[in-house]
Amino acid sequence: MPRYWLFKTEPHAFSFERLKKDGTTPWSGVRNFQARNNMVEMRLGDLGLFYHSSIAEPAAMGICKVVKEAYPDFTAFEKGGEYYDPRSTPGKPMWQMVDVAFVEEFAHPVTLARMRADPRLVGMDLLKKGYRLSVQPVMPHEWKIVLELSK
DNA sequence: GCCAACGTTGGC
DNA sequence: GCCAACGTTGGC
Repeated sequence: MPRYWLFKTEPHAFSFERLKKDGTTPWSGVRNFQARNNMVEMRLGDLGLFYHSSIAEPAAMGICKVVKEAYPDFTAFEKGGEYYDPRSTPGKPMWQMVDVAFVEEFAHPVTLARMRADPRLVGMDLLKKGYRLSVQPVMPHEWKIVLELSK
């Protein structure tokens, strides 16, 4: 049984269209411990909702899957880079990432408003006030409902 | 652009 | 180890 996750991104930084085009990408740049820990828990074949945030209509755009389990986030080693963190070294990496691959684009993106409007999704992390994690777990029943809303 | 919420940092 | 200050996130 795969587990389910949600990957949040600002589309101008990295969009679902880009994943569709590239096929796969390292989910680099996560600098939050809880989000990192979630990635460490991921296993090959786990599935994720790909979510666009910080835009007029935030929405889950489609599905991706984990194709490489957690390994050190090399962007933390890149001096001068946007994601450089001197506390993380190749010998003792602090930050991890997984690789995700494009699986499916939703016929209808499931907007944040649409999810909020569905009473069955009331406990979903994404909808909780102040919950900002960029990598979140998604419960199987929530996954099923979001897919249903995307049809 | 505002601002609530929350994680992180650092002084003590 | 507490907690105030600070920075970031992200919906609106």
